[in-house]
Amino acid sequence: MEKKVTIYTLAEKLNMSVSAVSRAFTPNSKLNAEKRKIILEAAEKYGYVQNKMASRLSQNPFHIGVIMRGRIEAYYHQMTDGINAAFLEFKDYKVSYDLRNYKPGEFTVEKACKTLDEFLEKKYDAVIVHGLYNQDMINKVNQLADAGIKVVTLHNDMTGTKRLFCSTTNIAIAASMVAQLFDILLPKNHRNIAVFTGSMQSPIHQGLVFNFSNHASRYGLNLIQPYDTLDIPDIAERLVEEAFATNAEINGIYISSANSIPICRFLEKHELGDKIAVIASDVFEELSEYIRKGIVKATIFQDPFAQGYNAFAKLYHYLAESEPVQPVVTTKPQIVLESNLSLYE
Amino acid sequence: MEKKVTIYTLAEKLNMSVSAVSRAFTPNSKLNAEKRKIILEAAEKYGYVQNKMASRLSQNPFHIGVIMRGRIEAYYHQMTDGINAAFLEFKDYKVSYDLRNYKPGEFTVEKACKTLDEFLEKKYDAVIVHGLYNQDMINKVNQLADAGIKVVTLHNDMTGTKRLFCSTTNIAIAASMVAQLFDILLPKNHRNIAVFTGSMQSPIHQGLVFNFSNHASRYGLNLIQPYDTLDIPDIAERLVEEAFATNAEINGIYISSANSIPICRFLEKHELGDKIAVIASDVFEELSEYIRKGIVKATIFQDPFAQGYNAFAKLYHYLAESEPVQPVVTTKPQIVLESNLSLYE
DNA sequence: TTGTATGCGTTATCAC
DNA sequence: GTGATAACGCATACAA
Repeated sequence: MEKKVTIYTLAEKLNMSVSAVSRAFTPNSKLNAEKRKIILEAAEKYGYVQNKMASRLSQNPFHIGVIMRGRIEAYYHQMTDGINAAFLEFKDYKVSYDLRNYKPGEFTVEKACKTLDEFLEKKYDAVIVHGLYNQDMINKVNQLADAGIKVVTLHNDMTGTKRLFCSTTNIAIAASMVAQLFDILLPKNHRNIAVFTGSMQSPIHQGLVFNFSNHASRYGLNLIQPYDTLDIPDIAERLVEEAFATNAEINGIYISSANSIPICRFLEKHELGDKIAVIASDVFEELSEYIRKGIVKATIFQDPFAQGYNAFAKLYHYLAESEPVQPVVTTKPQIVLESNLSLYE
Repeated sequence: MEKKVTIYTLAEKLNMSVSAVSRAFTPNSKLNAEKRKIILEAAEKYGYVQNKMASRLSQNPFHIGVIMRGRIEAYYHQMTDGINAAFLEFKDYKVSYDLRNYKPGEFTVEKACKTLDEFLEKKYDAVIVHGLYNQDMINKVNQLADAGIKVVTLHNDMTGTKRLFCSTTNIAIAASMVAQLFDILLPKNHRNIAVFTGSMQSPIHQGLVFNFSNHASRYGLNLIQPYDTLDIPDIAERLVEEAFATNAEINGIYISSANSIPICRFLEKHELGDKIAVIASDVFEELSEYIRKGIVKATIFQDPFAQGYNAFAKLYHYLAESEPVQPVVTTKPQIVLESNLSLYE
């Protein structure tokens, strides 16, 4: 049972003080360069590695602000659950977080700005931002970033901001999976696909639709213009009627957001379940029914829980341990059929 | 910024010693029952929660022994990687582990017994066991369990042992997914499926084959007797030839183990790729080629990395924080097609 | 810049 | 059973 190598061990071996050794591992602390070099070499030699836990214990706490703009309930709740799960895992490590949740309808740009100003004033160390992507918000976010606050974007990235990283899903692969699934599900000569998206304002949906149309040609899928449901159920209901009124033949439907229920309802009502292959997005209670009924053949699970979890967890590790982060952290999109549905509920 | 509630806060409020408060949260420590009750109530009242990090820092270290019997390289390496990843995450928490790896061919029951005896003698706190499932091993494992050593089985459970829990994949769902995939891939009138399994000695493969045949009938799939490759490539090569020599028509092949390469090679050689739908198991380099060539239509990823990770991580939390564990911890089997293959490599 | 002393929140140890 | 005190491994305010 070899004795553990600590800063005391090194200090003794080198005839230096423990604080000198400690400082050697803190990049910005004042320490003679020569001395640091000697310590770092000795650390290598004796196999010393910093104990993150003990380190954290003696450091100052930090605070994370979270601002969420909810659109589809089923989706953003899972993200906040993920954030909370990560928090619970790190709560003993001197982290706290402050969640501000704007439910669908409650949101205004002014309110969001005010909240971010509050985070700024309270000198939070970092902020997680979800569902904001207009220019005013981008400016405000940059203001925080300039003040030294680390910003993480969740689900939708904010292009053009100085955010630290974005926690999202892999939309390129998700779109490619959908295309391949249609290839498997549909016969060669019946491949007209209608696409229903969430809000085309959202980079995620833009990307999903764009990538899907790219892959579609590879499999000989004909795309009907994308219908933008704006993530509002009523609009989806209206659009699906319009789609069937306008198009002579639809063989497949791809719904890139969680706003799929009105569409499923329409198909059930008109008994189109057998004739049309539907591929939806995400997993939630109401959708499960339609998967079990066979109206939805598959859905792409984008793991919103893990997206939330990753945002908080990677951020923590960055703050606490200066661990480098990829600019974009993604979850694996997963294919959910009736057979494996139970694992996702 | 409310001051943090610690054992000192409670001790002060209650006019007791910090030791008393600390002991109140350790079930087996000696403390007046009445006193404990008062402390627990006060903890509730003032919102005190134990700080796991500080707790761990002042506790004694513990040791975990790991014994791995390798069969298919691609598979068990990912499991040991997962174990190691978990270790790296907890290494600062006074855990150490001792890995004994038996490569394919190196393994004997005697050697394994000797290793386990060594673990016993060294009084390790827990042991993770993989790939052992004969009676001698079961007895030995029970011997450790009786000595108070917690045993975790990895991938294959050891039925009839007093193990703490088993970290594995969800074979019932995996089998059901395979059946549904064949349903999607094969026309109604061409559904003869040949099954190639790893070793039927292994509970995993027994379960996979059993569950698959259950679901098969639901989709009108005709099963040809399972071929047991014993996880040996040469045998797989021989059996696939035999299968095609014996059976008039084979439309699909399900390979329940990672021993799939000889079968793919046979199909490629005889240009059967277009005619036969192959569903394989796991993801590894050689298989990827056949997925890209279209010879393998799908593979079921059982996340051996996560299985290893879970074994170590859940065990850690059980040991360090007495966190309860499910008797069987499973990973989600995932469908891998060509379109999402890159995420699994 | 450097070293000393103290704190972080808890448990182990050892007297009582 | 109980309480004081020394760890645990590190960072840092403060003094030098």
